[in-house]
Amino acid sequence: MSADAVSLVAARFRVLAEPLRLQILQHLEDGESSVTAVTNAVNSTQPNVSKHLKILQDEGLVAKRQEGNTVYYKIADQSVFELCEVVCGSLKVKFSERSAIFG
Amino acid sequence: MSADAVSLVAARFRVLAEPLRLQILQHLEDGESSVTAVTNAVNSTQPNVSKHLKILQDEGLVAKRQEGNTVYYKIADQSVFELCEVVCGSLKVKFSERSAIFG
DNA sequence: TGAGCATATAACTATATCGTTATATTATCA
DNA sequence: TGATAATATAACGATATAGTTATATGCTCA
Repeated sequence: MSADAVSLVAARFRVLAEPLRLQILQHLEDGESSVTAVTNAVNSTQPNVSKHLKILQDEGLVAKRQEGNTVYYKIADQSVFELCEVVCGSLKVKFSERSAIFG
Repeated sequence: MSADAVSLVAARFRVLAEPLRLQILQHLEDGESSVTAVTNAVNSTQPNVSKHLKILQDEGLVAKRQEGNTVYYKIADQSVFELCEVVCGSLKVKFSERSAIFG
């Protein structure tokens, strides 16, 4: 993998490295949602959620659609959930190994 | 996924969100390597590489073994490469879509 | 034991980004 | 058209972390 590719991969991981963004993605997994609905679901503020949604959109992970004056966001890249599953599996092993150290 | 789980998953992504750490992992994919060898391979400084190796080890992604006064690190969790492949596939789609916008 | 090498750690600067507050933008509806 | 609602953006303070320089630690060998 070239240095440029490595940087882009790292950038993708960075976008996923924020708990609030993962929560937003998790909420959108249930289907399309307005900014207000996302804001309530993740218990944050509207400007903060808007900013994170923009970051997710720039990365191609979500897409938006406007209807009247409300904007609906949805998942645009299912690979996110595949990544989370792989990480969860790895963490499960990691912690069970460390737990085993203490018997 | 609980809020605690989300935080731990985000933390894993954060560890992978650094180009230099990805380069280090990529180098170690070829096999065990001393700190000096890693330092040369990724073209950084020894203290910087040591710090990143510690972060990777704390996350359970690499493991170390000491022999004399040199320390050898190796991959301890192959899931890293699976993650990179998924991301690469996703980025390939993302950029080819955006490229297609301009015909 | 003492010199020299490999690695780790400490202290510091610079930069990035999270969350907040205030405000701008855009659409609806009375 | 004017008020209100939904979303986006700007500016700011606070925190985290990457990289550097200097130094400490620990091992080997003469």
